[in-house]
Amino acid sequence: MKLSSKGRYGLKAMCELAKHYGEGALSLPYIAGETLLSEKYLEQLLSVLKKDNLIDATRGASGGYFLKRAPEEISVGEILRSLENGLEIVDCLSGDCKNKSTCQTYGVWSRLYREINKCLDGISLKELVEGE
Amino acid sequence: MKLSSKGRYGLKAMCELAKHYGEGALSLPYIAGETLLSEKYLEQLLSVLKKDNLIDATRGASGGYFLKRAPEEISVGEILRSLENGLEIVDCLSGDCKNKSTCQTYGVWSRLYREINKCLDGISLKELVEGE
DNA sequence: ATAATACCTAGAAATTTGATAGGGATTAAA
DNA sequence: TTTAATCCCTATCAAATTTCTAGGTATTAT
Repeated sequence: MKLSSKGRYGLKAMCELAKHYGEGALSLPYIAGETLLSEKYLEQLLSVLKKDNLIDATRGASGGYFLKRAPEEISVGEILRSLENGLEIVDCLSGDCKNKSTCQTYGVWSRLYREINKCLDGISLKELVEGE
Repeated sequence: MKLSSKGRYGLKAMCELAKHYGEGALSLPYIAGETLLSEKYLEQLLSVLKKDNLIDATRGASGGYFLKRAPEEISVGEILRSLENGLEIVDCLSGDCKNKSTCQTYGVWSRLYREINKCLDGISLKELVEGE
């Protein structure tokens, strides 16, 4: 049960954006340089974050990406749910499992899912960049 | 961040063993039949669980698998850590990450790791088969 | 003896992940 | 008004991992 690099990389990028919150947009090459990630791969992650309304972008020369809300109002949970396409650790949590009532293990996944989200929703981007 | 089928299947098999705890050994074909899993694949999962001392087996005709401890003394956490080869959601939690001190995201993974384990260690096999 | 079983290892098949590539649209600035 | 820097979009490849299959060996109750 590993987090994919999408989640890890994307969160790093979000930290970078948070660090410069209020200073205008950061370009893709800049973010890639700071985080040491491939531009083209990172671009795809940023497009997901944008689709989910966590960041926004301006196009054209001197354009770039920026947070859509203040760092203290964005949780790590939101970011990871966006990048990982949900944090459901088993499929039956997303689709509605029709064996829910008889399944002996369903309760485990649902409890764990709740705990994971509670934990991650309790951490804001601001905490990360300010070192708690 | 999905649990692999090893975890899901293996936990189901453990439930089956728990349901018949004290009644002697269950054969692989029997367990596979009850859980609707491939015998050969399940066999590999059981061998992992055995290596980690959660179950034991007797060989030869009328042999089979059985829990090494009572269902109330085996936690879901133990089972999943065995099958998933640890529940570290990122690699830097297992190996020692040398950037630990400067990494902005390390704290997130370590908090989440603690929560996941706490949650799963708090659920026993007995709870599962007795429906809480 | 025999048949039912666990044990072991190799590898095929399928899926997912991580990354690359190239071109199009937009826009600030020279 | 041109240019260069940027975001945007989509297709595809390579590598890794996961899931599953196959075939044989060792053991033991009957």
